[in-house]
Amino acid sequence: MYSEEQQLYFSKNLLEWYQTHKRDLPWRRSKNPYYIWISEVMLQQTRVDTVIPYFHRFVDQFPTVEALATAPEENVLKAWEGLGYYSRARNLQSAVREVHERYEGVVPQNKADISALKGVGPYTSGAILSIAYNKPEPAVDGNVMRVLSRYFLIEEDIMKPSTRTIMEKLARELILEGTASDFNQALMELGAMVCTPRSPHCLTCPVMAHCSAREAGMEEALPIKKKAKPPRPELRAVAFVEGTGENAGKWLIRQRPQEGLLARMWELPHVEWPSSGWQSDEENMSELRQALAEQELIGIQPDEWFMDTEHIFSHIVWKMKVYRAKLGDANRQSTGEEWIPFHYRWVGPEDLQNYAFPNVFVRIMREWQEQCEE
DNA sequence: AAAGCGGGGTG
DNA sequence: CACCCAGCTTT
Repeated sequence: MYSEEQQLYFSKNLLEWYQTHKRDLPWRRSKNPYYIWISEVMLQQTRVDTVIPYFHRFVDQFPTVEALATAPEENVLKAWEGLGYYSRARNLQSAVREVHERYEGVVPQNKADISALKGVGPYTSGAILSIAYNKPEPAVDGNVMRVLSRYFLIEEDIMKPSTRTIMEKLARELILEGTASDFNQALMELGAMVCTPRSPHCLTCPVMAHCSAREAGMEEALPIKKKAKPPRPELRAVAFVEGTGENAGKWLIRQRPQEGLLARMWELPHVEWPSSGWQSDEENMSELRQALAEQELIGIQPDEWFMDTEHIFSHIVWKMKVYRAKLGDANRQSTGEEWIPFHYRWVGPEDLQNYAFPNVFVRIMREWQEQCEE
């Protein structure tokens, strides 16, 4: 399909370039398959600069397959706090437990076994097999598709699953005997450092001379990519509940459901708001009290607007209003209607290290602490 | 094939 | 502000 000369030039020059230009990244300092695995899962949808501190902390806390396999899940989730896509953490631990129990702690070295592990798809299996074990398997991520689509001028939509299959076949052909580990890393490194999304740095590219997109003046138009749908808006009203009496200085938090969005993470109590929109603060607070009661959180009394904030997921945008609220002894004694379900907890600032929160709630709690210091 | 699933960055 | 980065699982 593509000329053998163009392919061979690409593989040889890319490998040579990588030897002198590769970054010194923490997960490149060993070939420990377990460490490579952790890094690859963290790097899914996440940039290198973000991952580095998480990687250090994670391997420090869970240095071996056994350590991660036997750790409490909440500790793993806490170590993942802020990285996003938390099913990655739960799947990783589940898969590491399987490696611990079924494979005596040795990460499988064949495509079928490693691909059967939770959270290990075509990219991650190829990355581990090639980088850690030097197996000639392709590892096609977004960087690789961008580089290949340009160098070979491939105009298929890279969002289509069928395009990845084409890319994998091509990437497999490009691996020269015995070079899988370095070549796959070189391919991704080129995409990250030179053949970047917006304005590729062609003049420093080691394979510019035979790049088809460059020859055609197409490098900025590739890869072809269908646009994602914009996130749908959701209104959310949050109750920042400050304790009184024996709970003075503490806040009320709760754990999210076992499945779905932000599964098993902790959060401030809140309700989804009708899309018809906000009313006055007075009306909002009254509505919030009733809505929380319908969630069986009875006796909450919002009393003051605190802040507005927004949290953007890939598919939803939460537009949030946060209200201060009380649930105190006075309330309990006068009404006798207070009831807090078991998955709620009173925590102080010193307890936060024991719970994993989505970033949006970390931001709200940090804002509250800053205002307290004033 | 499409949707669900977080959190960042840049111009 | 609009725009960009994106792999695995489930439906």
